[in-house]
Amino acid sequence: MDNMSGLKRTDYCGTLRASDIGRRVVVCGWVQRQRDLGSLIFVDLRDRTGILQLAFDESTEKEVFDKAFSVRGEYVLMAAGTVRERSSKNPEIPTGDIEIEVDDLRVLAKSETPPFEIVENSTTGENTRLKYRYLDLRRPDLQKNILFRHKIAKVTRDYFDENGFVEIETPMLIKSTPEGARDFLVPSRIHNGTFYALPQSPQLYKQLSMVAGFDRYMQIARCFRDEDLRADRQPEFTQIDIEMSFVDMEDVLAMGEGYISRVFKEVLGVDVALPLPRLTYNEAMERYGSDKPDTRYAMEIFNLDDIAGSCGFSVFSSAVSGGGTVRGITVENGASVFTRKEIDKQTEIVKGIGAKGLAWIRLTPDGMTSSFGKFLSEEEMNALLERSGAKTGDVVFIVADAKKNTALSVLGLLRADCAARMNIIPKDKYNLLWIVEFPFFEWDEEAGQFVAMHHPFTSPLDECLEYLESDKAAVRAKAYDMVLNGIELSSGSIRITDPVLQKRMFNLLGLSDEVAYRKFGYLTDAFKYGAPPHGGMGIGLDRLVMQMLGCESLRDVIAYPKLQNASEPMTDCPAEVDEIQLNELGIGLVKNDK
RNA sequence: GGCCCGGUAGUUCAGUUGGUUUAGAACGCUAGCCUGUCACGCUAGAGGUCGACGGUUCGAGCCCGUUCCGGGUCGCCA
Repeated sequence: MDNMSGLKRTDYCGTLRASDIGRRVVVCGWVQRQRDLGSLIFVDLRDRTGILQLAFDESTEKEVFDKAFSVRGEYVLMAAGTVRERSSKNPEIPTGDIEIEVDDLRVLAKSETPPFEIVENSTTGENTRLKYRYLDLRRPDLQKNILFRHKIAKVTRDYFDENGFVEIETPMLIKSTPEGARDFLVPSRIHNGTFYALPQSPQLYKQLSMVAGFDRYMQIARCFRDEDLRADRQPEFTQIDIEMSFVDMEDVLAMGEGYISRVFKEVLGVDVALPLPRLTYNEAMERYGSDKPDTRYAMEIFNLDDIAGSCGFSVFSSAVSGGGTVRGITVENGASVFTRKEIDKQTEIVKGIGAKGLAWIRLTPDGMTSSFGKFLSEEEMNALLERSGAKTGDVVFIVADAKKNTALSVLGLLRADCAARMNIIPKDKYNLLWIVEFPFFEWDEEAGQFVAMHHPFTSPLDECLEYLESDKAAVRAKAYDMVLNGIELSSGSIRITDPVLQKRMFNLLGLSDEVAYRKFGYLTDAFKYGAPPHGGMGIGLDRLVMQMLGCESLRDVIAYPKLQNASEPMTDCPAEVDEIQLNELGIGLVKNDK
């Protein structure tokens, strides 16, 4: 093994060009590949900027040449030499016109053969990749993603700084508030038997910062939720968290829009047209069956209540008479994909997500077939087909359910599934929109009571104040989500700062004054001392990066993510701890024989 | 907790209705040859408890059961 003595890196590998010909340079990196042609050896040297060819030939000193011969993949090299023109160029790479005629080669570290090749577009399994994440991260696509993420973080700080925001770090060890998602708990040594929680978001601290007078706050904040993972959900994630004082909803939305358009312009060169389109929650549910609709394609949901309510098919008519609904979507050119067999499969999927069944119509050149046609008169069927807009080659799916929300959300999922199957989602589009007027309350089946859809500090719309008690289901909130291509990118609200209203909302949520005070007293206490009107939002940084890069999984934009089972194979975490540690914490483990 | 997909060489995969005694391919790896390669080429070679356990069978990578692991998803995610 060699050392670096006498040499200092002058250039990154990927930055050298024909204009550097004749320069003496020192470069460092990892061996991508060594090509031994006998009395001629090429070594591709890779660093985070790209790949550079080192050349060794008859003019190379024997000692250096022999060293180049012994070099293997992923060895760490330092090479000094002269930039020269290649006799045969490689137009595939930016440094393809040149190579380094090496006269001093140092092997700074050897490498075992890596468990997988360090190349773009790896198809290696997640477990192996994460076990050797430091190798996985050497791959050019992940390097690109992480550098891209850095750029977004930089633009984020620039933008909010320019707009007068102050970056404040809020604590990681906080009080558990068992609302919403499960908390990660951290036991206290000094106070045995008590626990800290890791923050699900800096929500309360940023509001307290408004009371403290910082006026505009931002933080690129780590958040934790102990829930099951998904492709777009990690237990530990990063949120661009902001809060503003003396603002109403329009001010926050404008700030959020300004931010997102700035990021897209500066990082991707994409112009986002402002203001962003808005949909109310109800509208989004009615048209797309989702509060985070992907509007890159149409396939909107249509309402069949008027036709189906009085028809002879009892599944339809009873759904409507029972206060439910009958809705459908038309899958253009779907008949070829959705054969009878595929429809049967789809029916099973739909049942799995809460529907009782799936009614369908197939329109093929040979004629129309359907699952329920015999129950309908010709006029009824014609009216239905007209409503659906279906033409030959299409498939219509209809869901009837006693609950409006079930029918709509099932169709929402079905719509997304069909769009993916039909391959009609444009990959290069970024459809951003706001969802506004969220319901304040949401009925919780299990608890048998209304709970806060956003959180209990969200302000209701002014016009709803008069019927807070009398018509909970109709109460809407000053809450808003930003949606990008069918994923929830951001969520925020205007907060309640009036102690009287806050108390009213706690009571409506079934929290007694006593319980509310025990849980959130520090916030309501603070509001007694002059709380400015304020509101804000949190923007999912990981999801933003993922969407901008077109990645399918958050794991591709987080340097050290967790597997689906919330573990991390590289460090083998979570792991058991020493008896001594547990004793200090006053914790005894109960055998769990699951 | 439910549902779906997967687990065969270091990696990615193929493997027919269960049937030839020796389970293949590509890449990677090792060695040799080679003066312009760049996914170098050519030659030779090493490398496998077919996730694990149990069962059916004359015979199991293939069928059945259990279980473990990975991915996706529903529940869950104020």
